[in-house]
Amino acid sequence: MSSGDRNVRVVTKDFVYEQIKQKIITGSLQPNENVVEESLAKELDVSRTPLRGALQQLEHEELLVRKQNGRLKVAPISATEAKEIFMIRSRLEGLVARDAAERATKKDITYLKHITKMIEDAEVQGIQEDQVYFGMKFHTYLYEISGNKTATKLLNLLNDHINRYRRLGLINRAEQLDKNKDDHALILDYIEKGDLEKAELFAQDHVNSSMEAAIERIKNSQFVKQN
Amino acid sequence: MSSGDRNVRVVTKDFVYEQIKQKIITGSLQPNENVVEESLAKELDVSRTPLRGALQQLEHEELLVRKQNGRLKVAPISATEAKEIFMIRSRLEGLVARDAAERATKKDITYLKHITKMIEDAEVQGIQEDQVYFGMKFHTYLYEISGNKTATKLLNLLNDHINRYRRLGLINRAEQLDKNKDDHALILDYIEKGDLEKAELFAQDHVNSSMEAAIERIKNSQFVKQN
DNA sequence: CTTTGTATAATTGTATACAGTTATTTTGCC
DNA sequence: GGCAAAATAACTGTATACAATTATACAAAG
Repeated sequence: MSSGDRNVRVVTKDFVYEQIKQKIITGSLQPNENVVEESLAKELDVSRTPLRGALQQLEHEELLVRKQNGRLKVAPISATEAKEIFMIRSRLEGLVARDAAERATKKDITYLKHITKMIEDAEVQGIQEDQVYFGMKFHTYLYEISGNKTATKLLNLLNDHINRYRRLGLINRAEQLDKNKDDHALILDYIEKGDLEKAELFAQDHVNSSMEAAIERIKNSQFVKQN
Repeated sequence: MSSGDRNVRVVTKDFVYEQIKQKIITGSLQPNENVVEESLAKELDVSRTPLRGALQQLEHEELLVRKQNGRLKVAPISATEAKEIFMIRSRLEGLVARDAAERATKKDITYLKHITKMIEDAEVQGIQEDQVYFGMKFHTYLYEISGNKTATKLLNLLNDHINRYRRLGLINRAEQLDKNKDDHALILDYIEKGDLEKAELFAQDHVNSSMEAAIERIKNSQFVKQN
């Protein structure tokens, strides 16, 4: 593909990277499925060079793993790994909430209250789609006001993995939303008060609460070897 | 370089990756220094292809950063980033200590006690070299018994950055060792008792305690723009 | 002297050919 | 038919040539 095919300056590698990542997250490339450079290159209409760049990056993020023989496959699903990811995510969400509590302006608080209201409205009206959407928005806005770029980057990496589990049907919306009802309001309350410790603690618990049920589901999924 | 130059099966890319990483960490490649593919390729006697693989990986780890014009430079030093890294590391060290507390066997405890003793001995005899060595050993052994591969991987990435700050003289040994005297023994104590919460909490504090002084030093370093 | 445009050089991005390795199939033997 | 060895195919690793982009040097105009 000549790079001139797209008007803005986006290198082919990054373009291809996004496409493959989406394939993995959506399950179009399934866990453990083999990935062959030339086939993928042909499918995406690029040469092997930029493709390999994209694959290396995905390997580094562990959405792809390299086998002993040097060949790539889509990373397997495992309850153990999922739990690790959830636990780490909870700590990072906590840290970001702490930083947010330290830096949030009145405007930020107002906006967060708005989002919280949207979540509650969606809940009352039973529109899960919106509940999930605004729930995510709440978190990503915390990332933003925290100013913590390193944590944000790591969280985005972890969230890619979690989204894969979600898209594969291994994390239920009910599980995700069940206990969360008032969590956002509570976290926001401590952020507004500037109580760093409590903001961190409750943001951490918030993530943890949704975890256990999901882990069980993953253990019993078709993707995990049932001995 | 023909790959046959080394007997075992190690791909050139990984070999080159390690070399460049060390150059960055030791300061042989300084912060903000430009990195040119062809020059480095010639210097390391490889073609651009495996070199680019290594560079991409380092870029992903943010030891290298890409400028607007597509060229690479060694990542700058910043007190803000250093603080982020320390904060995140403290949470992950805490998490790993928690997992370790959950899984440690009697053998593990014995070995950890041995390391703790070594640290104390080195301290009494004033051999800082050994103090640092066994201090690291204590942590990496916790990683091991935690079994938490995801956290371990992230910690290793963070530690590369921290080691760069150290090697550049921006983190002092005194700062590192000052308050730590009894920390290891304390953490170990809670691990032995199987007190997950306290193990996590104190491992977290342990990292935090060494941070503030280092941040100040970095702020005033030659590498950071002094406005 | 500065500025602007143009030619040149330096550098990165991409495609492709070939070498080396691993997997698969075929062949020959018992 | 079953097995081992050899041949073949599939795939990844590396080198290199060329295209596209960006930086630099230089000259002419104001």
